[in-house]
Amino acid sequence: MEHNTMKGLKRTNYCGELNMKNVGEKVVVCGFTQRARNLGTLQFIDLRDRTGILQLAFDDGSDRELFDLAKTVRSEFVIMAAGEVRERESKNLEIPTGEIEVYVTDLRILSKAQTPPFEIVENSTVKDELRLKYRYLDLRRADLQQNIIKRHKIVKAARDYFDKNGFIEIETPILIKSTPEGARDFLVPSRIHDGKFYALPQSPQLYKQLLMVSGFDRYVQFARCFRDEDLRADRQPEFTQIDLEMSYVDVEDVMKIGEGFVEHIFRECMDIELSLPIRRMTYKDAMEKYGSDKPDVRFGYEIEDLTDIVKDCDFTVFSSAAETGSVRAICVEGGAAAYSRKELDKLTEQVRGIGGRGLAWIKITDDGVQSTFSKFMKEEEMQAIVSRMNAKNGDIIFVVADGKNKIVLSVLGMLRLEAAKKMNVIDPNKWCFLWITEFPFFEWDEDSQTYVAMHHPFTSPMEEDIAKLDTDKGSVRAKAYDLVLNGIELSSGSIRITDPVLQKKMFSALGLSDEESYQKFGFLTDAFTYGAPPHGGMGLGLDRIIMLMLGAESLRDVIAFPKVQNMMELMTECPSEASLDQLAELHIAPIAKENK
RNA sequence: GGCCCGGUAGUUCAGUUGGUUAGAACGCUAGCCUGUCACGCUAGAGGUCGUGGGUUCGAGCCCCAUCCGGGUCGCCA
Repeated sequence: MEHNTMKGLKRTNYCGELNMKNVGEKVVVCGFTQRARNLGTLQFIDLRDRTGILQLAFDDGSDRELFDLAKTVRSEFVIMAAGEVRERESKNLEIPTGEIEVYVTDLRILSKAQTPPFEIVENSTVKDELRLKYRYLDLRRADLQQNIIKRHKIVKAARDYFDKNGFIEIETPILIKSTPEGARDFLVPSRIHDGKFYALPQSPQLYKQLLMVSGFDRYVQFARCFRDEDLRADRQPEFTQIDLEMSYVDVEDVMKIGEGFVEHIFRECMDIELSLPIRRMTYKDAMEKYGSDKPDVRFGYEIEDLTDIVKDCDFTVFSSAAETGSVRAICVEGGAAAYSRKELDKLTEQVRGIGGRGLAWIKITDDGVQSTFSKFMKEEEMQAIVSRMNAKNGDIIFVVADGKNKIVLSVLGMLRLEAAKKMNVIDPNKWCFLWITEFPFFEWDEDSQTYVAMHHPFTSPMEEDIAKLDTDKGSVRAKAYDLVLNGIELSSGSIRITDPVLQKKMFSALGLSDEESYQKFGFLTDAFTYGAPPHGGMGLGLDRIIMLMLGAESLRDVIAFPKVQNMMELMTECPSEASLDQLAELHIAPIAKENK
């Protein structure tokens, strides 16, 4: 009998689907060897496929040759076994197939395996570096494999949702024109056109707007997007965005589709009913209460303004900050007054790290009120702060002062998150969705001393603010909305400009000359002169949604072949060098290393 | 580009003020074992302590440089 081919056998069942109902059936199963246990005259092999683990049993009573063959099976060998399902003599109630086993009558070793560099088990503690180098082995682990399978189910549910709501899925090009606004583009050299380049899309933004001009009315795409920027745990240089656009809609309509989408996938894939509508918060409120445009509202510690209390106090750090900026605070409850000097020093260091001058605090303890600045303050001023913050015994109040509001708020936003992590008050089973609305159109840029667009230049301003485009740029709000879940931005969208006159005005407000803007975006503005339905849409970060739904800590856990921090893919060692011939064909001159 | 953390056996880690032959667990190899299921028992193999330089009588440990991985700030319209 041949022992290394599938000849004569065909799989009848996956491992995980067999149970007591199958007892007595002849089956053929296959997969990887999880573990082999040899008890002398009795052997067991745990067989693993994507559905689970199944025990194969052998004894030396009947077939000596088969029994000796089974002895040679090692971890991760690929095997196929035929036999009869029978009830176990001693059951293992820890696993779903633990009541049965397959008593093997035919065993095939389809592929031997060398000892893997790490054990293929759940909850691996192996370093990412090694896991990613042998990603194909890492992906054999049940937990990671389940993540990828659940990802498939979420994508399937998403497609169903958009189909049901009248969206047409359309693919847009991957090789496109570079418009170096925003993130850095990945460039692809052209062979045919000497010195010219394609870019990989950061998003299909312009194409989807053109599809609205073409009359498709509702478009969706599961779009691969590329940004040549540094990585984070929740940022990969290539990622998937559910990109959608709708005609004849305003802000409310797009938000409704977005809400329906998360409701649908949470119901279908998590069995969770979200309560709609999703809470809304203006950008201004988010910044002033939480110090972030993507606040995590699973906990409190909201920011309060103390400027009016301290503006005339003798502590010049506060009084001078109050002149152009503000003095604000958060109150951390639940025994945070016990923070040690060391912990507070570390926080202060973090504050300095993001541009803050320092950190003042007030501890409310059994021994009364202790503070870094009480000697400068009048008793009633301290009392006013404590009562404004609603501070109780055991609480600590963090006070931040700066001549720039932006710094005060971002520092407190950071402290809020750090304190919540430290106090362990974040409930991982809570799903706090939030729409952030009324984003400012422009952001003041300190470096260039100009206003720059906070969104792409096709975002429509709110009608009531259009008049202020020339007079008061800073207060113009955009018809833009972000969807935030537990402090992570899931999606970003807007209603677009379709009026060529207004579009021109926006370009010039951003400092783009007519020639420049026409050269870059003329194909779009031209298109709008042939009849442009009003439209808007959004892009949903698919990888991030899946990461949050699965409780994963990094995008790497929901992407089959992710990249590491320096943008390499460790398994294939990409990027790699190109040959001189390839470079010559692409009109690229090699640069000697010493000239770099 | 900045800051923080890490790199010691195949893997995860320990390693005292710098001091004999660098340890443990798991894995691996071999033998024994009839109901295991993280099987058990016995024995064994396995190390350029990320790399290069320096200090020292002596470096896994101290210093400098560098590489790799993670987190984060900048950046991500």
